[in-house]
Amino acid sequence: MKKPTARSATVTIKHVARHAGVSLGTVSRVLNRAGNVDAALRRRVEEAILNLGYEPNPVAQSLRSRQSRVIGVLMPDIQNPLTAAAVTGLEPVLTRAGYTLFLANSHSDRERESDVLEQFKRRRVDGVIVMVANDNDEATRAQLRDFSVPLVMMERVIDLDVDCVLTNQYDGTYRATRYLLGLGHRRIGLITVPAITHSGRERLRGFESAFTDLGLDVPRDLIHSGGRQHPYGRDAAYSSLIGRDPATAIVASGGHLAGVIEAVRLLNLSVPRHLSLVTLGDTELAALIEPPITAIRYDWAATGRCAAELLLDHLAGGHGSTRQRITVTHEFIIRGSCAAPGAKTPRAG
Amino acid sequence: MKKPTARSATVTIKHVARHAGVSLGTVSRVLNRAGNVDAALRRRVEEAILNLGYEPNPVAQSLRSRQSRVIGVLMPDIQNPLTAAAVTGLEPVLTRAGYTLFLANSHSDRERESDVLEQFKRRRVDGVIVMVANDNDEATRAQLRDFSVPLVMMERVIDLDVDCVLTNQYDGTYRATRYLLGLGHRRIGLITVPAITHSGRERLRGFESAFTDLGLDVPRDLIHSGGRQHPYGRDAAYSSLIGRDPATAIVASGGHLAGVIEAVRLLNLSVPRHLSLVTLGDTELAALIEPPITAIRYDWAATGRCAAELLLDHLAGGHGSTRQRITVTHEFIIRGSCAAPGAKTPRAG
DNA sequence: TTGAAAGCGCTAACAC
DNA sequence: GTGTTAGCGCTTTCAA
Repeated sequence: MKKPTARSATVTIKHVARHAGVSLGTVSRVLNRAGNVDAALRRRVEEAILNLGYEPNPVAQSLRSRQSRVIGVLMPDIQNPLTAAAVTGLEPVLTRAGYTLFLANSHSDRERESDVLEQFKRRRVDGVIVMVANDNDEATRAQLRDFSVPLVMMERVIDLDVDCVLTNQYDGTYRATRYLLGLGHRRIGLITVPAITHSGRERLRGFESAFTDLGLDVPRDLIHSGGRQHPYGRDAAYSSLIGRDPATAIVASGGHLAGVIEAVRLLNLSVPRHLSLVTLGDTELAALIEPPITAIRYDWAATGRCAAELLLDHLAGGHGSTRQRITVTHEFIIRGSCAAPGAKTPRAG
Repeated sequence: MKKPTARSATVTIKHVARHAGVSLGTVSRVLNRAGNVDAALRRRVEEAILNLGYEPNPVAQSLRSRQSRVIGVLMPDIQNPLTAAAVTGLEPVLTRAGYTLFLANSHSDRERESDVLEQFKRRRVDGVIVMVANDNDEATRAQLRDFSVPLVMMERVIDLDVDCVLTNQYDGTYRATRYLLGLGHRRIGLITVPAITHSGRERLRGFESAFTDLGLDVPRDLIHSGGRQHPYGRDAAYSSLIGRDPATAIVASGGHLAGVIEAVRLLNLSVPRHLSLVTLGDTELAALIEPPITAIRYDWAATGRCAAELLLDHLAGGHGSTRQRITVTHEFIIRGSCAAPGAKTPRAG
């Protein structure tokens, strides 16, 4: 039943036409369900297609029709479990709709990012889903403004007419901080990514609001909004934990958690006795380490799915040119890493 | 300096030719560094390209030249940190060589895998890097045999004329098991993926050899070679740890580690007092959990890099039709999860 | 409805 | 060396 007359030479629409005794145009019409085709002819064509094992050549289709059925996906780092989850979320949505994915890693490098985007465009992708390295950057804005390919931004926001899918980092951070504040902590540290992305800025805002809403001073000396890497988390935690008036609690982004834990061990501190910990973004590590870490969880797969659906809508001409901005909410997972402050840390003055 | 005469309508090779006062062919030759072009003409063409901001259309190039400069990458699951690392390893190698990546997830589903592969082929990818779901499957073998696109297999092996890049799971598992045996353990459990992949089979072999090389009986009742998921790890560990003659040590694949730890906690066991643990494949979790887990580490990024280079070689006509089979070796990271057996487990008879 | 023909943007074979 | 020409495989007018 399969590959009945499988010939090794590529069979083209021409062969089908000849085989069915119709013209090229008719075959094309059958293929694209466009225009009305007589039932009898349609049957003949479909038979010929089956008999010859014909498969349309997407490259030729793309050249002629100016659309490729390819979506470009650009992420800072697929190794990050969160972005990996997002890709896993968006992939089946796009695939089911008949799209294939170009995937590239920018490694948060603007140059690379710019190159990839141009590459995508030249290759005539129908749409792009991107998480830019810096959504505050003028060059990025300029490139995206003139991009002229349907585009959905993930976890970034930019003053441009594009769709955005965001996780609610403001709410999450606010809630985590208020929780700690409610436990009696005042010296709370924040360790997060730089403020050059929506997530970075929103976490900062959420953290600060939690204090100011209560009429409290924000402990600015304990805010570390810098590197993205594991060592940064360690160093930031370390410096928050030593000195005159150390932090009794820390809110750290998921990517920094491992570093924070390292610092905690280095200082021989115990969680939650000496230090309470909440992580922004739930990970396997947070769930399984002892004690398990209380976490704000975001559903990244849903974010990816949402971005894909938005793009598909856009491609179908759905929302016209109305810009959508969707926010995915969080879940608060209380585990065992938080307690009221009080226990003196070993080395406290 | 940028985009001097940036016209919004796409500028084609024709425009360049007219602008430079040469023929299409000459422009093409300049573009492809093919054939000799007079220095003066070349300069004129290059100037025209710059002036017009011309960029070749890869779709047209692809249609005509029958090569796309796209590589298809198919993995069972990009969310798995190991495959994510592999992708991160192979990506820059391919990108630097001017290739763009199609990436797809098979979710270890044969049907999906087959579709993706055909999709890749129809889209005229120049090559494929794939980690098939089951390298023991006849349909898979048949598809790959007739595939007629340069292909490199990752972490799978198949009786076919294709390049393979493998991690040495035999050696790794052997070493882990011997280590435990050396500590005095005899009731050692193995928890791993099904034997439908190279990794699964090699681990089994390595485990068994470690026993038989010492003239010992293989504790077959403690071998769990089944599911791929976290719950499987938990259940397998649980059943190894209860009963008359429970395991005193377990060798578990990285993906199962979380499940094993869950079971250990459920049973209120302590590592390494009641149970020694080695993981096949190092993860963040293994490194940071308390106690840190002794691990066989494989460099997956290197594996990816290697696969990419192999494919590139192949595309360049490098190795001709000689099948390469490269094995990436392991590293043994001794941490704190192993001790001599002896401590009676709480519920032991 | 259907067929014929033009051409998407490019490469490669062939003349000159 | 360089220009001319014929397609790659398809979609899409335009007539019929």
